[in-house]
Amino acid sequence: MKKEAELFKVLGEETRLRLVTLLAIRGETCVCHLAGALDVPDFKISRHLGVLRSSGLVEARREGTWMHYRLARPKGKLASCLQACLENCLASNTQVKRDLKRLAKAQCAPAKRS
Amino acid sequence: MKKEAELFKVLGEETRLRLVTLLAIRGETCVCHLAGALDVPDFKISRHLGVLRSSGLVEARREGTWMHYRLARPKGKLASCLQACLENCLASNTQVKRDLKRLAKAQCAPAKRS
DNA sequence: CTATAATCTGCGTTTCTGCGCAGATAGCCA
DNA sequence: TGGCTATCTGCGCAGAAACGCAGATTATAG
Repeated sequence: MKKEAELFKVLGEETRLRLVTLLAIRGETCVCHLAGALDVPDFKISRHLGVLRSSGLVEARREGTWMHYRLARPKGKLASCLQACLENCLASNTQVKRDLKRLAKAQCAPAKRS
Repeated sequence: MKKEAELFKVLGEETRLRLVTLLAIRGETCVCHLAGALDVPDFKISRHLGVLRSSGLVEARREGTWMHYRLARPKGKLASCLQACLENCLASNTQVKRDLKRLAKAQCAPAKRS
């Protein structure tokens, strides 16, 4: 049960929830685009992606300097159930729609630490 | 998005996850039976039920000295999706099965503080 | 009113988590 | 090699959350 609770806990943080939702909807995306979309400093995004990654929810692929993150193929019934939840229930969320909009017009090098 | 994350966070604690899962499967149950089923001191159960309650996930009904808790009718798409997840994915969990077994033979006044 | 049972709560303590900053890495190109 | 960009990480701090205990509540029964 510990592992299952861990899954929920990882999703129980707003920034992370926004991240996975975006990845669920838009698919593979690089860190700086995500930082731009969420309007959150890149190091913070990176930390949270690290957490998501070590929970097995997302995977990463390196391409030169860029890191591309995507949802991992769900490991187990609960994980796939939850991924479905994200797509079905959160795609219409106001915040998510805003994030998606920003993501759409994202160029690289946004949201630098001033 | 804050409210949605809050839902996940509330479920992201093992004791609480076990509690809601039990309630999802067995329906309305009183605190002392839950304490017995989980083998966790009653005041701890009570605290977590309080958290679940103020998140809107469970409701309570008083009957004399006893408090009976049950899953609340889900408020919103995400909540009902998550409740479905619990029933579909966690019913077969080892820990949950153990809890159910203990719940089945529960008398009142178990797991007192020594 | 008293005693007892079931449940809840206040409090002090400890543990966990997220944050921001500054610096570290890693890859690319001249 | 040196410089630049994208990303990650170590550290210290501050707030949140869980815990255990003891005592408070609430209700029932005698």
